[in-house]
Amino acid sequence: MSGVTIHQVAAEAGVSPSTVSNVLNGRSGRMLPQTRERIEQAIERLGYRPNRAARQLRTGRIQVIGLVVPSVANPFWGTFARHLEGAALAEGYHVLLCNSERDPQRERRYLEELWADGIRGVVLCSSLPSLAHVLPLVDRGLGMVAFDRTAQAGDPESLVNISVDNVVGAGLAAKHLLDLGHRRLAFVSGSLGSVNRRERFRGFTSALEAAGIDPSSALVWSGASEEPFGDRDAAGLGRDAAGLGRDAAGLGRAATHELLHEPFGDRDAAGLGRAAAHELLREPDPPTAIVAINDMCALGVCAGIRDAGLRVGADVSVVGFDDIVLADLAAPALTTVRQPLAEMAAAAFAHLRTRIETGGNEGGRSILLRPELVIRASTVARGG
Amino acid sequence: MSGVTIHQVAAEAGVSPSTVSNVLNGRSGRMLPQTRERIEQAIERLGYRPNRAARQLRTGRIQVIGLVVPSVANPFWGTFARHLEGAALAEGYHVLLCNSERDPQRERRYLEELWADGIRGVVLCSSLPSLAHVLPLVDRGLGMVAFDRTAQAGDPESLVNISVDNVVGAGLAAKHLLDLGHRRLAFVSGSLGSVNRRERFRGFTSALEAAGIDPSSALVWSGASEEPFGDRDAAGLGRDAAGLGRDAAGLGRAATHELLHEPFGDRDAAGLGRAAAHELLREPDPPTAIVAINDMCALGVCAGIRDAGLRVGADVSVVGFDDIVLADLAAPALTTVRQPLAEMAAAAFAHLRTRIETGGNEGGRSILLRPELVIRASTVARGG
DNA sequence: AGAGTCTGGTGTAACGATGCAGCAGTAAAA
DNA sequence: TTTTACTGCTGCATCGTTACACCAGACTCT
Repeated sequence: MSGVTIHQVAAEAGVSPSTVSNVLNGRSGRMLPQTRERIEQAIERLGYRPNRAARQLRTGRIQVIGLVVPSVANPFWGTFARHLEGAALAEGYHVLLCNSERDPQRERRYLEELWADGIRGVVLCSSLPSLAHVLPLVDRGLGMVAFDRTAQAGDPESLVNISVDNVVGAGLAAKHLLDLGHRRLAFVSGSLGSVNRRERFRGFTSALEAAGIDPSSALVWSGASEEPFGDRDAAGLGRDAAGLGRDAAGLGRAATHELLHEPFGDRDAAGLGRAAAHELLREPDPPTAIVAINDMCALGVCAGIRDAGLRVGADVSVVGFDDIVLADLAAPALTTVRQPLAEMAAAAFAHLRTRIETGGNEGGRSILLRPELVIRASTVARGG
Repeated sequence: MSGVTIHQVAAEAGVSPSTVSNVLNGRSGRMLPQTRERIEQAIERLGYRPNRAARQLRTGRIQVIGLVVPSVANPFWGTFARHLEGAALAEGYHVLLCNSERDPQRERRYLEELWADGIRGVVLCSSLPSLAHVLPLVDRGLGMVAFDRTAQAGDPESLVNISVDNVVGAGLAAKHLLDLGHRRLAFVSGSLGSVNRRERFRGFTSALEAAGIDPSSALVWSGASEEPFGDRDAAGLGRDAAGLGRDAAGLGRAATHELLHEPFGDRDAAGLGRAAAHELLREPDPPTAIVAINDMCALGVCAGIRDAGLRVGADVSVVGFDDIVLADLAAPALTTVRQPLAEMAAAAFAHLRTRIETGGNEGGRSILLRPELVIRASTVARGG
């Protein structure tokens, strides 16, 4: 505790705690300006800060939002988290970070934890097509913004979706390659289980069609022989995570072990990309250009191309998606589709905040931002 | 609120709330096993979860630790955050993430926020040599683990430092290059203002000396014509961040703007590395091998080498530090010094936890872990 | 038998902030 | 003069959990 309470402020200002509370909560129209003045000075003098726990206990509200990302080990999510934090902090909100590894089980557990902690707004980034696992929470009143995902049938009424236009973005990427003269294209992704990935795939195929190429002739590598949305870590967030005390620590510790040795979903993106390149380049008629689902994957693809003794760009062109910092640092620098992360983060927070503060349920929306193609050295004209 | 309270559990089990509380807090030795059993079943049946706000208000304790990193946009910190979260979550703790950009002003503000929120344990990752800006908080009782930093004169008594042995690590890197026949080495860093950087530099020079090379003949690029630890964002974390209500939102919004447009400190690492390479390779007697302060910087150096029309490895060898995921994906794959992040995160959390829970102040310590050289393709024998 | 001790609990007053109901005092309306 | 209305402020119960103080009953010791 910083020690000083609302009572001390009240005493210092010569009013009752209620009046101080009124000032703190913007109800200052009901008092003389000079009273308000006195109170504000007392707050200043004593360095008073309201106790959040007490506030939350009383009101049920809390100035914290949750952020559930696949894994902050992926720089794309790290950067997004950074932006969201900036937006939130400026309004006095904190951000509680959760890594879901795109596992619906884990996701649901996290959200229940957050709900139990009194958190009423969450940015969800897993892009899963079905939000069924999360519906009960939303029904109870959890404010939710889905990031990197567009509206789907069966979505909760109140859901706000914020995403780049993935169809356009992937279309931009594919068209760029076609314009460079490439005709034998490949699309590389992890499992196509998430909405954004499906959309990107659709953008890719549409661009091919528009250019008069049969999309079914394109190479598609979606790697997943194993099911990535399985039931692993069913016991995760072990019992102690419920805050029930130390007795369950044994269980909890087991969960740690699992957690730390998991594949870190999006880390694998790079590994998958690499494996994809290996396989694709062994094809009888290998692709001359590859569209990757995201930059991490693209960097993996680049590594795989080099493993095969070929040159990225000169021999095989590669386009990524996201424009993470490292895209510009890769060799060759990666052509990619940029997402306007800062704007998206600001929009996500703004929506969540009004949702939380008004409590209003003004209905779901989808916000679609324009992606931008950033052309660098990993794409080269066919035969150029 | 999940709705169900300790009173309902008590009623269900036919005991008083006090007894339920005793179970929850591990004081179950004082009751009949069957009583405990009944209570646990009631908890289970009702799906009861203790209300954290109430708990915190009553005890002053809270199951949240703070994590202050330079920027989670840097994958190294993202990965660390991921590991720390895993360790914390398994014991029922949450992690509140803060990006300091290595700015002491901002750091202090964050810590004060966290303190005011009742958080009593923090992992600090800025590696600043002086912790003076943070001392008042530690004196008030904030538990602190400094990550990626070793003990310094003037440190608070209770501080626990957890770090890889930077001297050894950088020595490993330099020795590796010397063993490959390189004699003209360069050391590239941002400002050498942080402890770990100074230590890495010392390891570098020691290795040179050991090989009979005058360290002062080595090229050192520490880039900083401008002072990176300045006073920017002096108004940051604006007044509203204190939770004083909506009235100060104007100020807060101004702060956002600054925040979102800042250089993202460690993102610059790559930019600095690139600039460094440009400059160094224009020297009359350019280096044949470069040790970079970390992997992001090293990747920038690699980009700079290519910009100059040279080949990484064949023409100029590069060693990084950290072993981030992308080190293995770079072209060529980056030789680097690996930090055992998972162990370090686990150790950091374990210390913080005992500190918080025992309240004990068992004196500071430094924990030094062994780094490991990972040899990849970015280092090649001189003239090989 | 009376004092002391142990066992297995319970009662209650906080922790700090909130917000409704209410209350003086004054002013205008009836 | 009473009624009604309004202004500016205060009292108090309350949120859910905790931990100290205490208590009845049974048992032990001298």
